[in-house]
Amino acid sequence: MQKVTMADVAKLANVSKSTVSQYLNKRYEYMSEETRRRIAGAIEQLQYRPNVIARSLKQKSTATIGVIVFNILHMLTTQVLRAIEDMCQQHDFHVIVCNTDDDPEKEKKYIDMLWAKQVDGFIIFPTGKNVDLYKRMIEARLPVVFVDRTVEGIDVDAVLLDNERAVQLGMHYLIEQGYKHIGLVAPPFAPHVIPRTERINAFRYALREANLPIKEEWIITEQVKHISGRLDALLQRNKLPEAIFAINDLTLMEVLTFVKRRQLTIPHDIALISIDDVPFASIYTPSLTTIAQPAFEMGEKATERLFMQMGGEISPQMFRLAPKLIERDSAKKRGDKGE
Amino acid sequence: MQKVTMADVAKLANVSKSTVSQYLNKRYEYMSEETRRRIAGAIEQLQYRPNVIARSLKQKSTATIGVIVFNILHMLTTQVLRAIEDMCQQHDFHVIVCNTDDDPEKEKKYIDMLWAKQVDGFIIFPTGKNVDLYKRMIEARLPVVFVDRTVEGIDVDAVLLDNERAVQLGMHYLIEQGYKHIGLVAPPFAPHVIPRTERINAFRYALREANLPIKEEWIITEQVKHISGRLDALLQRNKLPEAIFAINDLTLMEVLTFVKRRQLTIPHDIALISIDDVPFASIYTPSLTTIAQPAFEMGEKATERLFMQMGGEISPQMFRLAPKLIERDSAKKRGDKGE
DNA sequence: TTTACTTACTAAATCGATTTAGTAAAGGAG
DNA sequence: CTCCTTTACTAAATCGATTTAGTAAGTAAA
Repeated sequence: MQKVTMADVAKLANVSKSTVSQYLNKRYEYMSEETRRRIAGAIEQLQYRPNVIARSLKQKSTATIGVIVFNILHMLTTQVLRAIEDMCQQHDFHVIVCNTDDDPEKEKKYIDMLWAKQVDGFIIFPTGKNVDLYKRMIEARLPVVFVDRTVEGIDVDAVLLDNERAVQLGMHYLIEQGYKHIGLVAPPFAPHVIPRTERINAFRYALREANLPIKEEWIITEQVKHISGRLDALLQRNKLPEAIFAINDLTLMEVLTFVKRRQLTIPHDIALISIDDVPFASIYTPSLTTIAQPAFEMGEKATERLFMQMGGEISPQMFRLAPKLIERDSAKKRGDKGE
Repeated sequence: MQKVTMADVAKLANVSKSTVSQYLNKRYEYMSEETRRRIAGAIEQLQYRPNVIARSLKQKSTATIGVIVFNILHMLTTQVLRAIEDMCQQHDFHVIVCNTDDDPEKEKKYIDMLWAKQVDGFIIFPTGKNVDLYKRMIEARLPVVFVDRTVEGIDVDAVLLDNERAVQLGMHYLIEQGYKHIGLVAPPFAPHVIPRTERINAFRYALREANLPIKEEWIITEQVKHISGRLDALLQRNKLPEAIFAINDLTLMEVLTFVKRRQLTIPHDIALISIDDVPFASIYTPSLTTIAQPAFEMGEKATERLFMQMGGEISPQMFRLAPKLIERDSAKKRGDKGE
């Protein structure tokens, strides 16, 4: 495979390894023009490529960060990842990506492996279940940033959506449009899944605040594959709410599946608003009103914090990034025809 | 940061570093039960984590592969990546992901950096413009697999969609459904972009084969942002084709934008079929008939070949994976109402 | 002429593992 | 009791860089 080492270059250029190393690290200060040229020539001639692993060993830095996500297939994840990669590219850093499928065992294994691999930092969408491990990372002063979720009792940088605000934005809009009977669809409640918990709580709060009824049968927190069935049941009993708030793209898809199967009309039969600005929102009929997560900014913020941590001790902070309501036609006022 | 080394473990366990190393590598053969326990205890007590970088230096393998893609935001890329990551996970390998934005400069930089970083192999969606570099990689016997595109004159493993077959599948279907006036939308023609070229050529071939007219104004190869404008122009002159073949998801989106803006009905006013099974295909109205790329299999095949290369010399091969037509309602026979 | 400083290098230690060659002790055969 | 094996280890070299301490030669000042 690769055989040319610094020693070979040194020999050919008739200098010591040290000098070659100085050259590579651009410490030209006390180096003659002549020597510099000879080394450059030797490198060119031998097609020498420094072995970064060897350097890493000595310098204790790998210019690599580990990013641990649930599932790269989720749009939010992909976008955050893209932002991270862009920023790393500017710093000549590399990104190792790991999928946990929200499985704490896999998460643990990945953290251990990346740690052993001496990555310079971690950006993690945490499962939330490896509390001891997270603590050990912090104690070891590893640079760590959490994204999307935080974990109670872990003092670490975290970049999250302002979920309360997101729900508020959507609910205020729906209420403003005149909807009073509003339901929610979400995956099953799980206390450690922060965004879910916060969104569901904020939903209840918004209804209470507006003095609207909280009907438990309209709060569907169910495995995604069962959601459209639950909606079917409501429809059969003629008990559909006027509007539905879908807390993410997956649940939105289920609602749309239901709507299509039952040949309902949005927003006439049922109005719809959701968190996550799906790529087809504007070409769907009717176009979908959504609450967009600032995915790129989340990635940028997380990376920025990580680099700050790598640059020196800073005290952990939690960042709540602002969602944005994108008004389209799926939740226009009752009686309106839409655009 | 991390300070515990093998020497510390050795000292605490009262054995030599060599013995600790044997233990870590599970070469227990001539090791007493007692020693084993002492080492295990010391490791536990010191919370020792082996430094993989040091091991890599000696063993000349990093258990890491580099994946270089145009843009992780593309669905195909994401899916291929997911498959790669899954397979690597099984082998305890890691994946470094790099975005080139289809820029040869960035590609070159990334390949150089990853090479220096001693990754054990590369999976590349090649820009196609760094021919010399690709050649040097092959000469250096680096394991390399190309995905999505190949490059003329480079003898390397490549995993591609069977583009001819994909177009044929779609075109036969359209023709079977009774469409005779068929147009195509694609990004601008570029000879090194294999899938594009092959699809456009196959489209012309399919028309010729069926004795249908090839009208150049219906073959729209245009920057994505200009596509819907071109369609507008055709509509104004009342010259729209009966059916449109969109060669990928991006162009499909443009057609859908146009259709929505002009309030046309699919498939009545215009039938539609596309390569790439977009996630909203089945919930769109009408549901969209698509030709799905076997993205996961592509990722799996690429990784499989990469591991084969890493296992020993094999001769390069090109793999053409089969697309799959998913019939829905956007291109049902003229006169039919759809489901 | 001596001392001091600058310039242009180099030798050797170091990073933290793996690995090879070797050794000491114990057990068994003759 | 010697010789050979087997067992259970260890010392030292190695991977390919970086880095520190040091040196030799040349120049300048006193």
